Amino acid sequence: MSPVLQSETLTRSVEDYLKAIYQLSPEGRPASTSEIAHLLALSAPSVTGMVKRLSEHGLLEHIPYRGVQLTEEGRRAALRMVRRHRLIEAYLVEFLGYSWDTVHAEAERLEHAVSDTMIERMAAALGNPAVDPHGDPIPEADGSIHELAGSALTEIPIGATVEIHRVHESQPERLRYIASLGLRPGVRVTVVDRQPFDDLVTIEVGGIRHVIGRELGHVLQCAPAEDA
Amino acid sequence: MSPVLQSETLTRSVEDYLKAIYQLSPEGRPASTSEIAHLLALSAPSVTGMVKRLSEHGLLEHIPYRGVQLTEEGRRAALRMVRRHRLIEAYLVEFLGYSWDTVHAEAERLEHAVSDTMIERMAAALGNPAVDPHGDPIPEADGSIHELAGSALTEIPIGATVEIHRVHESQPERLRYIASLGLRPGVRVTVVDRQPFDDLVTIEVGGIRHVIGRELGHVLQCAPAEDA
DNA sequence: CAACAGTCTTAGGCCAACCTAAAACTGCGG
DNA sequence: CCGCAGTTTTAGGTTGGCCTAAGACTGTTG
Repeated sequence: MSPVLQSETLTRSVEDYLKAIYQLSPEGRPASTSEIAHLLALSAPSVTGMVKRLSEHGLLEHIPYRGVQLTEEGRRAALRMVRRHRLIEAYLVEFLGYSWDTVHAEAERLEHAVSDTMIERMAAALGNPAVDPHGDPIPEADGSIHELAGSALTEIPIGATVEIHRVHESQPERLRYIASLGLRPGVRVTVVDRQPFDDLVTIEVGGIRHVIGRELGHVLQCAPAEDA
Repeated sequence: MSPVLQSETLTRSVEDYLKAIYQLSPEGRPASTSEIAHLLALSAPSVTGMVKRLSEHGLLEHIPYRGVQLTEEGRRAALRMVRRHRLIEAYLVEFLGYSWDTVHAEAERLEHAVSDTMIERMAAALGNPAVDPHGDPIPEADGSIHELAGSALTEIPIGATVEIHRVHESQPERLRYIASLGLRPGVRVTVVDRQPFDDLVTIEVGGIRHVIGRELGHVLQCAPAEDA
C-alpha cells in the first residue's frame, strides 16, 4: 500500500513499539509514554527517544507531554504484527503441540522473523481462522479487523449463562490458572452470585463454583450463550 | 553442557559468525578473516573486531594474521545453528510447501528466533530426519554429525553411474538451474564424458545429456548408486 | 634480501537502542 | 494562583555491530 511501508524494513524494536501502542489503544486514543514503557519493560526516556524517531518517520503522531497516536501507516504496521502474532500462536497450538500458556513467548520472537509468504502459508494450513487460541480476532491480511462484541465477566448479571469468547491474557502463570478452572474460549459459564464491591463474581462452570476477582473478570470476555 | 553456553545468550551476529566459520571449515582448519568477511558480506575490519570479542569469550581461537579456529564450545554452538537451519529447511519443504530454492532465506532468519523446544517438535514432526532437502546431514541435538562420504561429480570416472546425495548450494538462482536439469538428491546420473581441462563433465540424467562445469561439479556430491 | 602485493589489524567514526540523572512540564489541592 | 507530585523530556553516556582509511604484517619474487 504505502510505498514507505513496503520498501522500508522496520526493526524488531520498531515493530514492538507499534504493536504495543496499538494494543494499549486499539481505538486510537493517545497512549502515554509511561504506559508504553511499562508494557515494553523499558525506561520512559527510551520511549520518548524512539517515539520521536517514529513520528519523524510518519508512523505516529507525538504531542509532547500528551501522548502518541498511530498514523494510518503505523496502525497498518501494528495490525500486521498482531496478525502475525496470532496466526503463529494458532499454528503452534494446532500443529506443534503447544499449549495455551506457552505459545506467547515463542510467537513474540517468531513474529519478527517470519516472511509474509510463510505467514500466509500458515494461515492457509489453518484454514484462515478468524480467532487465535485465546479467542482474539486475527486481523486480515488487508489490515481489517473484526472485533467481536463482548462483555467482561464482571458485567454479566446474576443468573445469566454466557459463553467465554476470549481470554485476553498472555502471562503463562495466569493462563495456567485460568485453564485449571476449566475456563477457555467456547466454555459456558453461569453467574450465580456477585459481591457489591471489588467486582467479585461467583460462577459455575462444569458443575463447579469459583469466585473470580476483578482482574480475571476483565480478562474473561463473554457473550450470550448461542444455541439455547 | 558448558555452563557458559547454557546461560549466555548469543546474539544473532555471533550465531552467524560461528556458523560461517564452521561452514568454512567443518574439519577445524583455520578460517581466514577475508573468507569470513566474504561469506557474511561484511568488511574485513568488522570481522577482526568480532573475532577478537569471540576469542575473549572462549568461542574461538584467533592467531593474528593467521586465522581463527572454533573451540569445542564454539563448534557446539555452530553445530546447533546448523541443526536448526537444516531442520527448518526440511520442515518448510515438508509442511509449508516451500521449494528447494526458497527455503534458505527463510531458514536463515528463523534459525535465530526459534526455541530449542520448537526445533525438537519440528524434528519430531518430521520423524527425526538425517538429512535436509539438499541432502546435507542434520547434526544431532547432542552435537554429533554424521558426514556422509561422497565425491564431487568432477571426480567420477567416465562410465560410472552414481546417485546424487547432496547438492551443496544455497543460492536460489543456482538451485533453480540445477533443478531444471533434473538434478536433486536421490537422482541417478551417468558420467558419459570428461574434458581434460576445467573439470568439464558430460552427464546423462533421465536420458538427457548435460555438460557440467567446475563449480557446479563440486556442488553435486555423489556416491556409488546403491541397488544395482 | 628488498620490495611489492595482498591480507590483516588498528584507529577513529557512526547509528540504533538502551540507560541514569537532572530539568521541564502538567494538573491538582490548598 | 502557587507549589508540589507525578509524568515526561532533555542531556549525556554505554554497548554492539558495522564502516572507511591508514598502517602493519606476510610471503613471494626479481
